[in-house]
Amino acid sequence: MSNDPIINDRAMSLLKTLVERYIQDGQPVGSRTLARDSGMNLSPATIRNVMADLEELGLVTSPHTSAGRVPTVQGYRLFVDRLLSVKPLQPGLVDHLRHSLDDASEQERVIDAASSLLSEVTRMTGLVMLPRRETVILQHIEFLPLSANRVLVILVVNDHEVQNRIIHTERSFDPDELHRVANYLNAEFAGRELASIRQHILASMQQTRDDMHTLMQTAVEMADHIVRNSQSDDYVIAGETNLMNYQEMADLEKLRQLFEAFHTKRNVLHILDQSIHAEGIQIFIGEESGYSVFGECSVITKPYRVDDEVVGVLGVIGPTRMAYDRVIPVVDVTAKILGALLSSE
Amino acid sequence: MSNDPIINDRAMSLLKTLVERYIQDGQPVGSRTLARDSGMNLSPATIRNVMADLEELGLVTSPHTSAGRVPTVQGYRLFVDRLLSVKPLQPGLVDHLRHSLDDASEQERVIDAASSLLSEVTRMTGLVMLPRRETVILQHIEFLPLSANRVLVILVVNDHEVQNRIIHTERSFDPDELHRVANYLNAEFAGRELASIRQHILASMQQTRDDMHTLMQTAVEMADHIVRNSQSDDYVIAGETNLMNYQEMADLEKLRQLFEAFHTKRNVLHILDQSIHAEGIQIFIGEESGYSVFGECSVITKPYRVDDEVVGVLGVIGPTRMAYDRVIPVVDVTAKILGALLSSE
DNA sequence: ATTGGCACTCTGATATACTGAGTGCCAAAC
DNA sequence: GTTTGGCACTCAGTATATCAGAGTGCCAAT
Repeated sequence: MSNDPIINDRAMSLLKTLVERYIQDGQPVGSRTLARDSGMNLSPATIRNVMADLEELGLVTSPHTSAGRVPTVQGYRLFVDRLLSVKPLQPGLVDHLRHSLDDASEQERVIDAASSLLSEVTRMTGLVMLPRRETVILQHIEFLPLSANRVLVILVVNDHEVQNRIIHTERSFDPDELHRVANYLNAEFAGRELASIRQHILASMQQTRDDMHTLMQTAVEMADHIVRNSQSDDYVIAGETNLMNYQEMADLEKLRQLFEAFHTKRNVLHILDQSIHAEGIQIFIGEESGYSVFGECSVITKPYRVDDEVVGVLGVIGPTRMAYDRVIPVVDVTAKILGALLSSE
Repeated sequence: MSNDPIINDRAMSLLKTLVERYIQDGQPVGSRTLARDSGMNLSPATIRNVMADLEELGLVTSPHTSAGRVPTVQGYRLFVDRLLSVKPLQPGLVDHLRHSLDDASEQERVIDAASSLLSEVTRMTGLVMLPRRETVILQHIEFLPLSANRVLVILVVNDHEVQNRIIHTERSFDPDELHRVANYLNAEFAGRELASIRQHILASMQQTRDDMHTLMQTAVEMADHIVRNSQSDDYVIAGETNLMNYQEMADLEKLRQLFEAFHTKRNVLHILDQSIHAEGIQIFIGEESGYSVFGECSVITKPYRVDDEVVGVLGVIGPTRMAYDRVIPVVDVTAKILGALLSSE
C-alpha cells in the first residue's frame, strides 16, 4: 500500500537506540527515555509517532497499552543485520582465549575448554560441536590382552584422536598372536582411510576364515562404530546454569524444558547442523530457530575449520536480549583459535 | 527434666505415619488426617496432644499456627534410623540395572551409565565418584610419533584404564627410537606399581643423561600426573534437571546455587569423602551435610568396592522429602553391581 | 487418659482502590 | 506538513480490606 510507513534513517536510528537501551536494562523503552537517549532533540510526542510506525511495521511492540516499546524478533533481526556495529574485542581477551585453549593438548580437552571459555566469557551457555571429518585416517592400532577373552583395542586416528574399547572374543588370544595381528594391520593399513580398510578386510574374509580374522573383524567393526559415531554428531555444552541469572528465564517450567532440550540434544543439534554450511557467523533470534523451547533465546554460531575443511560448529546460546555486539566477536575468534589448534601444526 | 514428654510407641507410630504422609503429598499433616491415616482409632484432639509433645522434642514443627505438622531434620533422622522399613526392589529392576550397566565396557562409560541410571530410576540426581585406587599398576605403555616434536603417549593401567596425552618433546624422535623406549619400559616395568617405577627411573636418570631419558622422564611425569589426578577426586553427575520437578526446589535462586555447587564440585566431594569410609548406606538429611546449599536436600550414598577394596562412593541427591524406602535399595544394589563390574572378572 | 467443643490464628483467595508510567490523538505552533 | 504540548485514557503493580477454610490450643466433660 502506498500509505505504508517508510522506514527512514531517523526511524532506523531510533530503532537502534531502542534496541540498545532495551538490551541494556531489559525494561520496555518509553518515548521520554528514547527522546533523551537518541540525542536527536526530538520531543517525546514525535518519538511516539515514529514508534507507531515501527509498530505497524512489526519491528517493535508494547507488552501493554501503557508500557514502552520492546523489539520484536523482526526488530532484532533488522538490528543485527543492518544496525549493529560490532565492538572490537577487549584487549587481552584474544590472548586469554588462546592461552586457555593452548593448555589442553588432546582434542577432547580442547573442545571442553572451548565450550567452557565461551560460556565463561559471554556469561551465557557455550556449545561446541564435536568435529566430524569426512575421512578418518587410521594411524595406529594396538591390541592388548586383558583377562581371558577380553581384549583392549586402541585405535589412533586422524593424527591425534585416541579411541579405545574392550571387546569380548570367542576364544582367548595370547599376546604374541595379538601382536602379530596388530603389526600386520599397521604395516598394511596405517595411513589409509578407514572405510576402505574396512572393505578390504571384509573382502579378504570371504576367502579365509579363522580366529584371527574374527579378531580383525571385531576391530573393523569397532572402527566402523567409531566412524559412525563421529558422523552421528554430538556436542559439548558448558555453563547452562549461567542462564539462570537472566530474569527472562525466571519461569521455572520454561527453564526446565530448556535444560531438557540441552540434554536431549536433538533440537540443538539440528540448529547447529543448519549453520554448519553458513559462511560465517549465523544468528538465530528467538523462534527463528524453529523450536519454541528456544523462544526467549538467541543462538550465535560459527563453523570452525580444521586443515581448511569445515568440521564443526561452535557458538553460544543466551537470552534474546543479549549484547550481540560483544558476543559476536567472541564466537568469531574462538572458532578461529579452535580450528587452528586442531589443525595439524 | 522429669516432665519431659516421653516418646512412647504410640508417638513413634504416629511420627512414622506423619512422615510417610508428608513424603507422599508434601502438605503439612493435620490432626484429622493423621487420625484417619494412623488406623489407631484416636480422636484428632488426642493426636494434637501427641503432636504437641513431638514438637517439644523437636521432631516436628508447623509452618504457622494453623497448619499441620511437618517433620524436622531430627524427625527425618529418627524416621530413617528407627522407623523406616525399606521396600524390596521392584521385581525386574535389578535385572534392568545390571543389564544397562553391562552394555558399557570401559570404566568411564560404566561410571557414566551408573550415574544416569541412578538419576533415571530415582528421578533425582545421580552421583558417582570416580574410583581411586591406592595402587596403580602399569600394564602397557606406547609412544606414537605425531608431527615433529609431538609424541602421543598411551598408558594402560589397572587392567582396563586407558589414558593418553600428547607431549611436546625437545627434539624429534623417529618411530624406531620410540619403539625401543616403549619396549624397554614394557619389558622392565609392566605389572609394576607406578610410584615405584617413577622412583626407579628418576634414580637411574641421575647417572646417565641423554635424550631418551628426557622422553622417559616426560612419560614418568605424565604417569605421575595421572596418579595425582586419580587421587584428586572427581565425580560424575547426572539428571540435575530432575530436581526442577520438585516444588520444594521452586526457588530459582536456591536452585541456581545448588547447580552452582554441583558444578564447583568441592562441597559435594567433601560429602562423598565423608561417606567413603562408612560401612554401608549413609544418609545426610538437609543441613546435616554441613552445607546450607543443600538445605532442602538429602544425600544417600554408599561406597562401592572393586576387588574387595573400597575405591569410591555413589549415591543420589534429592529433596529431603523423598521416598527413602524406595531410594535406599536402589543405591544399595547399584553400588554392588558397579563394584562387581569394575572388578577383574 | 481421651474426647468434644469452642475460640483463636493464620494462609490464601478475591475484590477494591489508587498510583505512576506511558500511550494515542488532536489542535496549535513552527 | 512536520513537530509539539496538552489531555484523556489504559493498564500493571501495589496496597488494603474482607472472607472462607484449615488447623490449633485449651478447657471442661467423659
